[in-house]
Amino acid sequence: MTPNRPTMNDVARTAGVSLKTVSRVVNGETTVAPELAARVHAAVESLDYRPHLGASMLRRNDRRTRTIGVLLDDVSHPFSAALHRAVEDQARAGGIHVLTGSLDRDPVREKALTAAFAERQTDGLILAPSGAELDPHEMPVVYVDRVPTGATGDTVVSTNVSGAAGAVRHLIAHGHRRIGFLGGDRHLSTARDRYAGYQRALGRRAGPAVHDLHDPTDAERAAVSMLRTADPPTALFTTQSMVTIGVVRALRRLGREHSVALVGFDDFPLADLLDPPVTVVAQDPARMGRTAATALFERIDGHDGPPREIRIPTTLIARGSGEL
Amino acid sequence: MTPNRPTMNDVARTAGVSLKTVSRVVNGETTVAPELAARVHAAVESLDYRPHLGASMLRRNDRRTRTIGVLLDDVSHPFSAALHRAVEDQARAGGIHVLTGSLDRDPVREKALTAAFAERQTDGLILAPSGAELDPHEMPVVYVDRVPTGATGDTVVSTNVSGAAGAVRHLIAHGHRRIGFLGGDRHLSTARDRYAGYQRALGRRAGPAVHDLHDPTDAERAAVSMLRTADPPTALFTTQSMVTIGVVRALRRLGREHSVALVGFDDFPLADLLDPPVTVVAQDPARMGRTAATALFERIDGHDGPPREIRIPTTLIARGSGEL
DNA sequence: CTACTGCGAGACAACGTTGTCCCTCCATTT
DNA sequence: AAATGGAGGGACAACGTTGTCTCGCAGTAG
Repeated sequence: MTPNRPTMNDVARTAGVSLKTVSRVVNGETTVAPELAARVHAAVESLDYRPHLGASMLRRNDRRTRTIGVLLDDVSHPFSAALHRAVEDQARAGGIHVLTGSLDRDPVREKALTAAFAERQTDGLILAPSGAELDPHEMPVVYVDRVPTGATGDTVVSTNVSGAAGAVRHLIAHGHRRIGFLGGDRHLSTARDRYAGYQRALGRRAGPAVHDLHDPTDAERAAVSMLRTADPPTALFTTQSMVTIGVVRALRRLGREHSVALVGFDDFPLADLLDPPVTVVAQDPARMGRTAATALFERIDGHDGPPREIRIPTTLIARGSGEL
Repeated sequence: MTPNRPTMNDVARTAGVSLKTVSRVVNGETTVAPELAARVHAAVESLDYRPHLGASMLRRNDRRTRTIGVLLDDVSHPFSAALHRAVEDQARAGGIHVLTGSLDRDPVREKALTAAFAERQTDGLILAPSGAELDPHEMPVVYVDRVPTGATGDTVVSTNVSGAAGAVRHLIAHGHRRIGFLGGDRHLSTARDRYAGYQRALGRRAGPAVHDLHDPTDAERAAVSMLRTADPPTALFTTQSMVTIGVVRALRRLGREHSVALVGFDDFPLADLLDPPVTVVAQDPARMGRTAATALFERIDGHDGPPREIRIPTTLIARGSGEL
């Protein structure tokens, strides 16, 4: 049996003061005589005492765990990972720590993880909503990337409609008239919004569209069959990086990478090193994460205004694949 | 003022039973009469009661928070992100949740975050050690990616020496005799081990070496100047993906990507789509994460054997850049 | 010299939960 | 009919900490 971790009581005993005095010293109250405080500090050092955050938060008035939850699609996806990192950095500035979870767009997981975080008394939540009904957890929530259905709260999203429309107009400006669309899961507001932008830019001239693509493999297959139709598009617009990468592979496989134009929504690492370099509508996941964290901390600190919907602008980065 | 979250006492009152009976039902004890249990469940539903994990863990005998900490270099780096995700998946199987933090190889951060996690009573820690002295936190720790200095514990690492040696031998087999080395921070065991592998493969014929590179920009600069020396290497070996990417940029900039061979340690997304496709010694971060998590959970469950050093094999993936 | 003030420090309760103990029933046994 | 036993459920303490209250004591004023 290893000895248990020391408690305030142990510190009090070795310092020869009362438990409460230790509490005062540890919490930096100034009403303790310097000599006693020194004895307490010495005891803390010698025992390697660490306060028990769970116990203190049980009794404290503010009830803060100084921990938030971050629930994203997949922490190993570059977009989610960048957003996660930005949230972490923002949190660290305030001494807040982060519980994470990957949802894989699974509403069941979303429910389970929000419940688990609620049991752990996280002070708030940053959530990429999967499109399911959400139960209220009496906890501040900021939604990122997507707009939730049937719930309200601060929301931080990219300018999806205008960003997508801009991408498509860019292709139009380079002479394309028949522009194919390859998009993600229509349960998610991002996919719908980006499709709306595509449609807005093209009006009745909208080209062939494939929806509900997730991974590069699906996307590659879809792109190949789209390009093998009778009247194939001369340009493609993709709504997320995994789809874009699949399409790059498809074009490469067909030897059409220099004859079919491509603009993808969401930037990805090494896009500029491909041949041709891939033109994208870049999102700013770091800024989204910072913004969401800031909004969440305001809510945690009691800010009580109406729900805000914050749009983070996107940037068209012309690298070559969209200028064919 | 929003009403506070309901407690077991509230549930007990609305169900008309004692607090302890609620506790029994919530914890799935079977000694409660079905009729009472049903009343309790109904009350739990109607109040949307959630147990307070902090309070229960304070009193419970096992003292588990069912939360572990994961401290990596940078959760937005592909290697760390993949490892993180694998740990999360393994943890989810056991109903464990994950606190994360990025260390940026900063010993101060490492100390601060391990202390913060200790205060939060995490059941254990998975840590990519930054090379600093570690204080013991009376908590099971599994080290990943690198071997810690001055501490012992289960360690999960890639076969760094043999992997690096294999990469260099691969270049030798393709006729290269003058092979340059571009490596990372020598405070870290990975950089040292990969350099050792490089040296082992080359013996006295070791070529020019640059160390302590971090990001693609530094690496690009270093590669350019190495290739502009009087007797430039005909092949390069890089020890981590950020460096590899920088070197790819350098070769591209010099127009030497088809004349200078390159093998990189650690695979990265889209390496196969570059021109030429990049030959790498692939690590298996997912397996490392799973292995580390499994080892940690064994330790948490009381396994008490001597420290284990688990080596996860690497795989040479020949794609073109190393076969010039 | 007494009464008051204020500050330092301890005693005690409380946070929400679970471990332990004990009491009450009712069914069985003799 | 009385004793026995087991199962269900409640009372109480405890986990490690902080909020509140109170007490003692020194210093000051009257």
